[in-house]
Amino acid sequence: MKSEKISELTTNRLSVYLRCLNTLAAAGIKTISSRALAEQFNLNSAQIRKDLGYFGEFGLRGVGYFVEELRQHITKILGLDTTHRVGIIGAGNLGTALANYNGFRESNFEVVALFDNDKEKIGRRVGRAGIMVYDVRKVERVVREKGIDVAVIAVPARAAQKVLNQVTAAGIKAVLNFAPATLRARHGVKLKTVDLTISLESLSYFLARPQNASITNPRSRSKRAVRASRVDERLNG
Amino acid sequence: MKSEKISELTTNRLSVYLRCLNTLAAAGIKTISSRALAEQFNLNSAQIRKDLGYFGEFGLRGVGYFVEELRQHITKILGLDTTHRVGIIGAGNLGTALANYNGFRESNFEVVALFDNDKEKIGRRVGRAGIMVYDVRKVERVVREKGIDVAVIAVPARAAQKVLNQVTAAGIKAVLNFAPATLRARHGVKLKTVDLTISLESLSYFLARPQNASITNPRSRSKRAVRASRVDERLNG
DNA sequence: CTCTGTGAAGTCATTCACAGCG
DNA sequence: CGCTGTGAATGACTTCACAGAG
Repeated sequence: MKSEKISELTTNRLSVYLRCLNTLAAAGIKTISSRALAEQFNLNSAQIRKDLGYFGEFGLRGVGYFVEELRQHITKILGLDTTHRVGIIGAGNLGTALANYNGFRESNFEVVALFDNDKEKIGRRVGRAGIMVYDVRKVERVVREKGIDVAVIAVPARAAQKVLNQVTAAGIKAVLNFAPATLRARHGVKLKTVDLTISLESLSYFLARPQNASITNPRSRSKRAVRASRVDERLNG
Repeated sequence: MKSEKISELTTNRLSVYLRCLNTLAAAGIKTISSRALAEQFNLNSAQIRKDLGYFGEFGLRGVGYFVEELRQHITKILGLDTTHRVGIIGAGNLGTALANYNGFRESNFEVVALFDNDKEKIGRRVGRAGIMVYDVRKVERVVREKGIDVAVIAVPARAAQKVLNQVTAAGIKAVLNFAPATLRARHGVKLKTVDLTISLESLSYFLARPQNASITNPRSRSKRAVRASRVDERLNG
């Protein structure tokens, strides 16, 4: 453990490792080497060892890592041992789809409120879980009352910056934004944007250039066995 | 124009520039300098000049770039001057939310089919646009008949790899995956994964470490005016 | 004088390669 | 032996800094 600054690329990969370890644990596998783990998502084994090395020495030389133990370590590192409470702003298609999304649960996130500015929607309950839709102007109070610590922005781009300001004013420190807009968060607030427009346009770029089979440089296909096209561009999710 | 390999980071930024140029054009602004553009998303102006430099010389020294002209260039570079036809596999919450999503339209993408394996859903029409839900086993035929060139995977993680195999077998070369799974695409197929789990867990990591106000190194806050927390981690969307 | 285009420098990330533990 | 942990080497991306066009 050497208290360096950790890159987000590293934390993203930790998520991936954790997911894999959960599967391995469920399959009853007890230990795994960095090499074997790396092969799961064609990644360099040194990368995995380095990533883990930022947080401690979890492995046993000659053996590898104990699956269950490492699983618990990463869970703790990622702060997934405590539940996070999520408020979704925007009760449109996307907002309600997210409210119904099971993936939240599996990472110990719980959606506890929706917000909207549409009078028709306010006061209703939505989705399987019957999550209440609140007036967006009441964010501050609901955040306090429900202990919300993560906001999800699912409103049109033009409203997104205003919503971000509102939720940060309410004390939220972590925001996942789906609006295709470049937002500015004040210092101390973690903003992650999932921008479908960018993703799509990047696919379009690729389609416009069939010759570039893989965008990244082709010369680096060295002696090593031909990799499947580089897994998920780089886990930027 | 020097036919180098272009990083995906560059193409992602081109999307962002384009979005901004569209706004500027709509506002009747005629020219913009790399500096002014850079300030919109606190980014270094040299970055923008470099990004554009890969594709040609679009600027005029002493002036900057002509908004309308640059807009058209980038549109062309990203292949957004031709319409792409999208098939969404998985007609659940997310799939139908995406089918209703307007953002596709704005980037010249058109959702023309949904696919599912649930007999209840197959044959129905979904959402405002009334998009037909087909049997997923008929992907190959529908792809051909409707000229689909982009697939969106919106199925549970355990089914995702199989679906990816099906759509690539049908000749699709560009896939946007929403399943939280590490997929392997065969060479020549561009796969982009939008992984909510990773995004959420990365927020969780941040929340677990309030001291790390911004994860990335704090020392580099140089003489330059304090930036708002680095815009959107790095446009990985 | 302003602003582009671009080599050169700097910073950050990944991979190599190996000492050394179990 | 095999496999971790980690400096050193490589590679990728960003920023600097400036020559030169307009």
